[in-house]
Parts: sequence; C-alpha cells; structure tokens
Amino acid sequence: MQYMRIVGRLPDRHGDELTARTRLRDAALECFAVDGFGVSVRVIAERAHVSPGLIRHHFGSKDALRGECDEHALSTLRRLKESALSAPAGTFLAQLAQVRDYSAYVLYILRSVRDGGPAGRAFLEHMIADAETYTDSAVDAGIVRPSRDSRARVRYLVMEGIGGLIVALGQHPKITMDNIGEVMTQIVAEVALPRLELFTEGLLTDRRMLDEYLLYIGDPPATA
Amino acid sequence: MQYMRIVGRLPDRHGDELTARTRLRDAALECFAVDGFGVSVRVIAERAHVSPGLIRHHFGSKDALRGECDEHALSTLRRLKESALSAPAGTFLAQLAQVRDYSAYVLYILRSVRDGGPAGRAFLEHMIADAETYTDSAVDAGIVRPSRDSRARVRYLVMEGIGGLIVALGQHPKITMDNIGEVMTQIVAEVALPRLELFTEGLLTDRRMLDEYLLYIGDPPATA
DNA sequence: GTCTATATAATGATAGAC
DNA sequence: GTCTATCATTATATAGAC
Repeated sequence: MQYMRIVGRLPDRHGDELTARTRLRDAALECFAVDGFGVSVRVIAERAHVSPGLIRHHFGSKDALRGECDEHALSTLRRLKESALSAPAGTFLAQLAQVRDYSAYVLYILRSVRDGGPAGRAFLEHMIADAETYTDSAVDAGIVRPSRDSRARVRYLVMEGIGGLIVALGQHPKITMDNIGEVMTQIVAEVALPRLELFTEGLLTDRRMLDEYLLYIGDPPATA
Repeated sequence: MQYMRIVGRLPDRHGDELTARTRLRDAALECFAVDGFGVSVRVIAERAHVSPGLIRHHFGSKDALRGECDEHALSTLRRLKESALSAPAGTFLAQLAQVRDYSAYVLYILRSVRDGGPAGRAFLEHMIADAETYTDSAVDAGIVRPSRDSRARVRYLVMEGIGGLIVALGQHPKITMDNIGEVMTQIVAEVALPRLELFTEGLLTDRRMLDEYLLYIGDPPATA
C-alpha cells in the first residue's frame, strides 16, 4: 500500500496555455498553498512579477482568484487520479507531493481541507468518492474485508488519513514546495508500520466491544 | 471505548478568582476558539465588556494574551485528564465538548493543533504522552494487542484520531460553543462502527502486505 | 493589458485623561 | 484600573494614466 507508484504521463500541461492570466493564477495557488489564504495580493503579484492592480483587472477580487485556484486544483486532482493507480487518498497525496510540479497542488488541497469551507469539502468529497470505488474493488477482489457499513468506513478512513497528514505536516515548522517531498516521505515512513499492523491485525484482542456495540445499535453480531 | 464517562468533579474552578484579568483571558480563549486566532482585540474586549486598551494594560500584546490562553488551556487539559477515566484523545475531547464549561477548551485545543505551531505541538505531545501510559496498561491487561513499535503506534493513533476530528469539524459550517456538543456527538456516532470494526477485525484479509513490509525494513515477520 | 496612485477600512499598539 | 482618542501599518478595492 505504501509502495505503489504513480503511473501515466504526469508532468504534462494538457493544453494550459501560459497566458499571463494562468501564470497569475498559478502564482496565487502557490502562495495560498505555502503561506495560507491570508496572504496578500501584493505578495501574489510580486511572485508573478506583475502589479497588484493586474489581479483585479483579470479576476475582479481576491476571492474570485481563490475560486479559480479551487477549480483548477480540483480539476487537476481529478485528472491525476484518473491517470494514477488507485491508492488511499493520503498515500496518493504523499506520492504526488514528491513530484515537484504537483507539490503546490498537494499543499493547496490539504490547506483547503484544513481550513474547512466549501472548497475543502469539495476536495474531501472527491477523495471519498474515489476511495469508495477502489475500496469496493478491493473487497470484491478479496483483499479488503467487507464492512457492515462500507460508506461510513470509507469516509472514516479518508477523513482520518487526511486529518493525520494535516496534523503531521503542522508539526513541521516551515513547509515549502522544496521540502514538502521529503517531509511527506518521513511522515509516510513513520506511520507505515503502525498502519499496516492496525490494518492487518487490528488493535483489540477480542470482539467484545464490537459485539456489544452491534447489539447496542440493534444489529446482530457478525457470525464471522 | 465510546461509552466511557468522564468522572470526578468537573465544573469546579479550582481557585481561579474571577478577577478582571482572568475574565479577559477567558473571553479571549472563547474568541480564539470560535473565531480563530485572527480575531481582533476589539472583538475580544467587546465580549469581556471592557475597552481594547485594557488588554494591552493587562497583557502587553495580543500575542502575550494568546500565550496565557495556551498555558491555561494546557493546564486545564492536564487537570481534567487526571480526574477522568483514561480514553483515547479524540474520544476524551468529544466527551469533554459535551460539558458546557469545557467546550471552549476543546475548540481551542483543536484549533491550536489544526493551525500547527508550538502550542498545538504542546497539546499534541501531551495527548500522546497520556495515551502512551493508558495504552501500555491496556496491553498489559490483555485488552490491546502489543505492537512492534508501541510509541510509533500511539503517535499514529492520536494524530489520526485528532486529525479526523479536525477534518470532520471543518465540514460543519459554523461551530459555536452552543452546538459543539451535538456536532461532536454526531461525529462520534458516525465513526463508531467503522472504528470498532477496524480495531477489532482489521481491514486486510491476509498478512502479506505487513509481512512484506517487515521483510523490507529488516524485521522478521511476527510468528503469531 | 499593465502600470501607478490612492481611497477606504480594519488592525495592533500607544498615549494620556480620569 | 479603566477609559477614550489616535497613530502607524497593512489590507483590498478602485480610478485613471499609458
């Protein structure tokens, strides 16, 4: 699970012309990703080597600019997911962060989820929907155990996985597009063993708590 | 695990006099918790029914005020943990959020962890250290399986648990001290079944991935 | 399309009256 | 101890020159 590789043509620009507008949007996305959404339009303009006034001319407002970044990041995430081997959301983002061209998207998406709001929700729902399909496949293939509530399980796994990534990243003093790759590698290495243990052997020694809970909510304990 | 109860004398004020200074600090803690650390000193002063200038008189700066909130929240967390049945960090915070007097502390702590930085790190390390002792006890009592790296496991479980809580809370449009209790109840209910399933039965149907990983890192596969 | 200059609002910090 | 008044800074938004 930890050593899957991203496949397909990753670093293509799929027809994005490098107009001044897209360059400005990309600069904004990077600033939002690294410095947060509180970053000023001056800093964004500076990174794009243009004047602050040009942002308004092209996008109208800072919020509208962020909206375009949201859209672009989501469509990029969608496109990459299609061309990549299915992997748990956290693992996929960790791998994607290694690719220099996409580290900004990873940071942007994680920051959006971290800060909540509509954009973060959209990213999360996309990752959950995606995880649903490949978890179903894994259950059909006999790799993953069936669940009594597979939708609740996939939501739980994605939200805790992404949440763990966010918390772990927050422990590092200054995340940039240059160090995000190695930081992610370190985090993935730290959770690899406990996660595989938990996923393979569980945590509790007996079924009592689960069976009691199933009784409590009115479901019969599983016979397995 | 989900239905443990907090015990002990919870809503006591343990010698905190309600001086103007502590009232101001408590107002600040609530504002930081609900509105974030970007909240203005004017809003804080308004909630405490004093003038903005008084904040500077008592604390010197907004940062110093936040520092006192950090200290107070951490000492409160410590005190409560001592008087409460041991429970996983996420579960404990979820229960604590039900108690009106402590909902602000829960929000404050979660927000601190969410935003990273020294305070969030301190809260996290405290929760991890605490979890370490009661996980060890649970292993000794034969309730929880031993781990090949128990410290890594407890870090993993706490960080994902708290992270999942943060992400789940972020999905709700507006968290206040009034609705945090029921929102937390809902979140705990949603994760209860998948978490108990995972903790009891694991996720994967066979040991291959774990054994391969143990081989990869040079440890012999467990004989169990 | 791109720039400079500025309007307007909000912030944290500060000084001094009472 | 508590207040009012204000400063300096910074933010976004805007207008208009080129």
